[in-house]
Amino acid sequence: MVGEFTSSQPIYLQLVQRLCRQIVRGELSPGEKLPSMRDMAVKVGVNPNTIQRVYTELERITVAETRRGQGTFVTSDEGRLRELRDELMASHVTAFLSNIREMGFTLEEVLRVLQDRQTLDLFEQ
Amino acid sequence: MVGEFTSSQPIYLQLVQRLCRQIVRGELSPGEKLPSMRDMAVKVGVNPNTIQRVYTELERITVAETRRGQGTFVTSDEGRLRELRDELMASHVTAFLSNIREMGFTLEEVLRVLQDRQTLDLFEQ
Amino acid sequence: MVGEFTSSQPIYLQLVQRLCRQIVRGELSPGEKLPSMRDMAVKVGVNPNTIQRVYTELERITVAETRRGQGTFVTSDEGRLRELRDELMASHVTAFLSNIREMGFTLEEVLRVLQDRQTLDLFEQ
Amino acid sequence: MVGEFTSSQPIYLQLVQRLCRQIVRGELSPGEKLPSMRDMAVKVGVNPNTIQRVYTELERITVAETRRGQGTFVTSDEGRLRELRDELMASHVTAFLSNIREMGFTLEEVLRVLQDRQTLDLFEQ
DNA sequence: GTGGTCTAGACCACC
DNA sequence: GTGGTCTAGACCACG
Repeated sequence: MVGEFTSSQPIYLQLVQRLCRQIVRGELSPGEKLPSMRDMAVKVGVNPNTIQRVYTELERITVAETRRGQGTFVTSDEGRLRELRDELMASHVTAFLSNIREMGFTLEEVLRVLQDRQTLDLFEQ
Repeated sequence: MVGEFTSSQPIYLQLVQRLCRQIVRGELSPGEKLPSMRDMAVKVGVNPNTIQRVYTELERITVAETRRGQGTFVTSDEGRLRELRDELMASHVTAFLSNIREMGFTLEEVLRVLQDRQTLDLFEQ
Repeated sequence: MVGEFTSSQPIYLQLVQRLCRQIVRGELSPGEKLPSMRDMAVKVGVNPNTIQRVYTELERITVAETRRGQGTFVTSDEGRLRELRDELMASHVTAFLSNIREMGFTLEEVLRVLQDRQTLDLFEQ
Repeated sequence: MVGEFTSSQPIYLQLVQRLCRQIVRGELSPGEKLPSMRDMAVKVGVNPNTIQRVYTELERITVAETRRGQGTFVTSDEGRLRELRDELMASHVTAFLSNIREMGFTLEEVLRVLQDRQTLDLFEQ
């Protein structure tokens, strides 16, 4: 788990996204305790301060909450988690569509390409 | 045209993308002369150094070429431009699909959302 | 009664203030016995250590006293309680005025706002 | 300007508030450039990282904006600044009233005290 | 020059 | 034990 941060994006944001993904995929349950900042830091091979930033950001977007002296927990508000799932989905779709349209592609073209890929995937699997 | 670069992405990359889009959409024709670095800098309200980077990058990806003393021109190689169009499309689709899958969504779900949006757009227009 | 301590202020101070308020409002009478530390801890859902600090602090400001083997009691010195009431009032007023002035508001402005609120409240009630 | 941070509140928040006050009082004008993080750090005698946090927070509450490579500026949105003024006023008033009421004082009592202080101040000045 | 990120390591208050 | 703050100093991309 060390040295895997290649993208130009800041490590702390990559970690935020990774955790969000894990939550959305259900690998982390509502209310579940995240590792302590020190443990998490060791686990992913970064400085505790960086994890601090990650947890702060998760709190800011109300996806986790920290209880003093106890640790940081995935929010137990399941509605918020469904919301998160929708937000992530929507933001990706919106960004994708806007990119695509700005390049002058029509939605039909794109749907055709996507469906082709789907067919391909069926054979590959 | 000033102060509109808010994203965390470097301004010069935002400009590269914008120019690629304009080329792909046909707003800039093959072989067309781009504004001088100085003019472009004034036009978009950034430092000339930034435009310098933009043109260098466009050259690196063989989408534009600089002729000394004459200026910078969109490549006149139309094959390259078709290629660019396909590359951009493919990279966006690939990135989108990988994002979506990482979050545990299936392609079917996504297609459904995309089709919903399409329907919506018909009403909005 | 769990997880309601969100402010950045220490939980034990929040509890001290809450108890002072209850005393000043007369919800707790002079000489009245407070719940045992253990009971109080269960009641408000915090660690007994935290309640220990709360009672110690109440003792320090001579608002409660602990009798070994008997428990902790609101002071029966009614003069002290009137004093407490005045102290709290004064400290809030002083802090408020100093905040307001630092921001460059005049007392007149503030009084106007306060009186508006009062009028509003009459309608809301 | 060194060693003046006494309160139990974090330095970075004290600085955020100080800057907000200066903006609300008009000591800092809309659009005005703040000192660079390094300069400000020297000026107030703290580490640049601490100032970084201050500026980030000011940006988060849309009271300042940073332009890459240029510096951090008070927002030039004057509407936002009026809003800020009102927000600060309102938050102090609300907190004050809620404190006061929780202790069982009536608004009338408080207004009387405030007006007394005002009269006093007239003599003191 | 500017801000942004990261590390290393310290100290603190709180639970 | 936990998270929160702060320092010192480094490196980077950007304008």
